[in-house]
Amino acid sequence: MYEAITIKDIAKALGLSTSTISRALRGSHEISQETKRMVMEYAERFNYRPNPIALSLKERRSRSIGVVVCEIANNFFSQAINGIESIAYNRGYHVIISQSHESYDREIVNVEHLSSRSVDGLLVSLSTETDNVDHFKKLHEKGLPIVFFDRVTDEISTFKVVADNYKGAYDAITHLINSGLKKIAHLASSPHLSISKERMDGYKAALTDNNIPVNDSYIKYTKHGGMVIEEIESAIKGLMQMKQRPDAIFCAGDRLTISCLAALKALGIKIPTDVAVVGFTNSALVELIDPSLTAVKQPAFEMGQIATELLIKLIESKRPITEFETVVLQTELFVRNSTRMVDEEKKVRMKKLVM
Amino acid sequence: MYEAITIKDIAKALGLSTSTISRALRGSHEISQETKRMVMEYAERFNYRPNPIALSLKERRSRSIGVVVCEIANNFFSQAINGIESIAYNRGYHVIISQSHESYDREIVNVEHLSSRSVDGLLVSLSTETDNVDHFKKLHEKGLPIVFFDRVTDEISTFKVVADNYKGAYDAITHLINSGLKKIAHLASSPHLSISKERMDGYKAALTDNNIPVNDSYIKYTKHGGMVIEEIESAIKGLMQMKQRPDAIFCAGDRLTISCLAALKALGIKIPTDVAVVGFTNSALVELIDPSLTAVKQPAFEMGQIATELLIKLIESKRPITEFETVVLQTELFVRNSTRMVDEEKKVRMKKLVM
DNA sequence: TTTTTTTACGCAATCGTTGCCGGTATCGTT
DNA sequence: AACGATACCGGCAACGATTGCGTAAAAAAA
Repeated sequence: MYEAITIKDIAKALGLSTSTISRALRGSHEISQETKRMVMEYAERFNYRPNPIALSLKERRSRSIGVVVCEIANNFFSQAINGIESIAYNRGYHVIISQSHESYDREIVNVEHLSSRSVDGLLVSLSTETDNVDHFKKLHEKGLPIVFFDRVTDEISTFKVVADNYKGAYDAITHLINSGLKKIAHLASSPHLSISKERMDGYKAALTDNNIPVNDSYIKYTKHGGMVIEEIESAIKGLMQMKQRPDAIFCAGDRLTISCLAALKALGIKIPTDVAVVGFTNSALVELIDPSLTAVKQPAFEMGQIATELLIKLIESKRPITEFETVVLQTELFVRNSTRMVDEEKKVRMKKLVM
Repeated sequence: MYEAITIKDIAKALGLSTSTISRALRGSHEISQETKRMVMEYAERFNYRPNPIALSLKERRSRSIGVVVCEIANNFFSQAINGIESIAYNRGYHVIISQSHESYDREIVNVEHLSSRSVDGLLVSLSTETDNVDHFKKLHEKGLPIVFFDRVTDEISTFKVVADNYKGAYDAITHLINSGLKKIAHLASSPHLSISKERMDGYKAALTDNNIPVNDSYIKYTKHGGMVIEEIESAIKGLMQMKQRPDAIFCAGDRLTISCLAALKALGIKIPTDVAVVGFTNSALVELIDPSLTAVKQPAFEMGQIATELLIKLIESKRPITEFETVVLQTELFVRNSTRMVDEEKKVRMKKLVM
């Protein structure tokens, strides 16, 4: 099979001891220039690479960090992962990615898996289903460094990196209101998710600040965060069959947004004529959809970078860190056609009727 | 820091030797029922987990496989990775993903990185830039199991899993021709990529079989596979400024397709009125774009699964395998509005002119 | 009772690497 | 000549788990 050259092989070939080789390779001053040269040359020639497994065993660290996200097929997370990698690789860490697919059980299995693989730390964004973080608590109490990003929890005191979900939602809703819309529905993810709460608060605050009463029947929570298309379909159907049918929908997630658009299309509901849509998404494709989608975009790449920097800080810190900060990054609202020119649309329709 | 319980701790606590613990845990018949029970209970109570690093060192295998793809933010690859994971995790393997971002240099670095991390095998889809596979050859000759999928190479004799790119392209072009289109351009990835060749062959064959001469100026190669938007823009601009402007574009890749649509939109070119578009993509979003996109879809998930099964077969095989097969999976053409009703469109336009 | 077999466990080596301790030779100093 | 300092290198143990071999005691067979 695949056999790499070891320090022992070099020692045997050169008639030296393994310790000498080890020290020579690390440039120790205890080894003569001549010997060092010999060893280096030999190592170079036979392409010696220290065995990371042996090193891990010795140093009790694996130089790898585990990432737990719901899905990589989600632009927000794939961008975040790119940010994570950009930092990790520069600092000599490997990244092991695992997907929960929004399932609590799979999240537990993955975390178990990663921690038994002795990762040096964990970068976590909770799954939609997760409303109990005991599996992380246990590891955290044992001393495993963990940094949460995006979907965080109050119950564990550590570094966290999040977007300003409140403001992101507030801005989106304010934009809808300024476009003349008042009956604004909210398609939310599961209620125990941090991002859901924050976006919900932003949604409600924007309405209240504009003297629009919050209508609870306009609020639809989904348990699976858009993974189960039927769930979205029934939510949308429910909204669209109301007597006081909403004139706008605010979708609080990447997959949720896409599923919502698909459901609306399947129902033959026109955007923004029948209903305006604004979503939370990082997909570049939303510019191309029909109509182009107004969306709140999160700084996913930066979020991944910062979270990784904080995690490595935790990992490499000599003394235990007890002061933790939560970094909050700003979102950006991109206004496009799914909410634009609602009035113009109406005017056009009026004209047609008149003609 | 994070300290797990070891076999030695159990031995000390129970007044036994480590060998006895090891054997008891593995249910050896050499250990008395009574002792086994004791050990098992203790291990259970203190949540003992064998240290995978130590096992790796001893067994000279890491139970992890490396994946080298260009990008996870690409539906084809994220789906393939889901397939890879579904098999790997069941068979007790970890998956380490690395992205080349279509860069030859990063591919080399990643492969080096992975192989030094002693992965047991590699699942590879070449980057667009890669026209030299020496880095894989070296590892392959050393005995590292490698399976290629999607973007493969002739130069290394091993298992490969690919889609029937020839037929996928042939079907797509035939569909365009049947829709009354004849001036069909082809936006291809870099020419040394296996998928480019095969799709090109399918494209040409379909034209030839329908007595349409191949027009080389309708063929645009791109070096970066859609990663550099300017490249696509200039290609599209070039095509659209031709005297004999093409009436259809066939895009040979996921990112290529998206970039092409973006470029067309930026140029204000209407689909399918001005030009029809058919792409190779696995994105579910293409149903929602304006207009919905006719696309060739590859069985990405299955491809990942099969490639992983073959790789594990290679890894776990006692004697070296010398007979290699290349598994070819079928693609599927989804006809949507970006190519549909081209004739109807024209009729509608005619009517308008008449009115 | 003696011999053989079986049961049940410990010892030590191994995987690749490094840290600690120790040793030898060579040189300079007094 | 005797001593200390320095340069240079080897041996051993350790990280955690497995395994072949050895062996004591108990059980079975003679």
